[in-house]
Amino acid sequence: MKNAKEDRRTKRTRQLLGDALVELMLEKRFDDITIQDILDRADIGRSTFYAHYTDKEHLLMSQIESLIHQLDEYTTKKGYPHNGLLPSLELFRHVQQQRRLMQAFVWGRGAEMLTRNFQGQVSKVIEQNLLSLTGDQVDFSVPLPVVANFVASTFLMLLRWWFDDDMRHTPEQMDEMFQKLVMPGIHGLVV
Amino acid sequence: MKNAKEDRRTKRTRQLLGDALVELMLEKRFDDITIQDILDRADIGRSTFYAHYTDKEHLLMSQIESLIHQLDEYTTKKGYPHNGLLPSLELFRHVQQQRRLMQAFVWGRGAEMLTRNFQGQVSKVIEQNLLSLTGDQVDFSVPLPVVANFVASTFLMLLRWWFDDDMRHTPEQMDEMFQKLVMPGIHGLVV
DNA sequence: CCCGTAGTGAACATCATGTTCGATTTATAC
DNA sequence: GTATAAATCGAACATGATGTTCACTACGGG
Repeated sequence: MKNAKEDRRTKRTRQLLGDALVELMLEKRFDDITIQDILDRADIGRSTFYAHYTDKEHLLMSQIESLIHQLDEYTTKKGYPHNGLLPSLELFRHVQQQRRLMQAFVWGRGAEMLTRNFQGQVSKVIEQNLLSLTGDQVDFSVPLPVVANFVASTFLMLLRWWFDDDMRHTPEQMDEMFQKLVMPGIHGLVV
Repeated sequence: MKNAKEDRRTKRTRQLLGDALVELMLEKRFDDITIQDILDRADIGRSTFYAHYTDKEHLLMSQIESLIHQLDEYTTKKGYPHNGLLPSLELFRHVQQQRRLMQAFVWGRGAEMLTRNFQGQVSKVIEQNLLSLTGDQVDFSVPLPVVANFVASTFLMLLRWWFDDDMRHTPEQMDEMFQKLVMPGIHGLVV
């Protein structure tokens, strides 16, 4: 049921280019990566690159989209929010599995795109869950979008710290931190 | 008592270049700004730029340092932390005054440098204040650096949202949000 | 097996970067 | 004020990345 019947070759090319970019992003900053670097690493011709993507940024964006898509699928496949706001434990676990892939995106330019995209996704979930959580007794002196951003930004902060600390902690421990930091503030808003 | 007696001309040049960069950053993304853009805007010769800075990045970093320095001075001059963790209200007020300048740095490449630098500064204050706050009864299942990052990242998140919302709220309201979101989580860690 | 689509690589124009240097302006010290 | 040292100017240049084009080749789907 795919409307886009992809040639085996194009799929392969995109895969190679994407992988090459991710690998390079683990070695140096996105802005220091040249298109030629990607070409060499992927062993793909120059003109082929431009047949698929307009930009370095375009390639990056496509990678992030597929990442978000993965996270989306992973979390909606499973049951759902354990604590009612965000399936954080599931997410921490999935991130651990996809360590290398994720690590390329928590800092630098990728982080910005990821942040915006991720916060957007999370916001919807949170805003709904928060409202249906305990009736309508919510303290609106803190606007809902702020609450959503609060949850998302704390989660991303924890991811960054986790990576920088060489992932010495377990997903369960990370989730515990997340709960302890975020939930009290949230519950304080609900009467 | 300045060991660096600066020539009037160099000061002027640096000022012009810095101002030009900030202005441009309010118009477009840092990465899309070309050195020639800065030169034209500042009306400064090409070779002069390279006599002062090695890079676009170098110039950016110097701007951020001076920004941090400003914040530092501003907050240490005043009394000090109103809530014991961060002089947040003072900071929100100062940010409001320096709106244009700050706005150039909360997103994009500037944000990354600002985040690292800012979180570093904040961390020290917080780690000390938290320990001396109520003796030593602290829940260390959430490491202190994480707590520090939690406070800093929430603060920066609020700044971003504030700007994106066209600064419709007062510094007092922003501080209220900050307190309501952050403090419960912090207090939960202290027995 | 054949056709069409995708990938190749070399050549090219363009643009930003960073360097150099002699000429010129300007701050500061005397 | 004038001399001296330092800063700015601006044009020219080498370099390297970007993005486009095109004739040729290779491969996948039917």
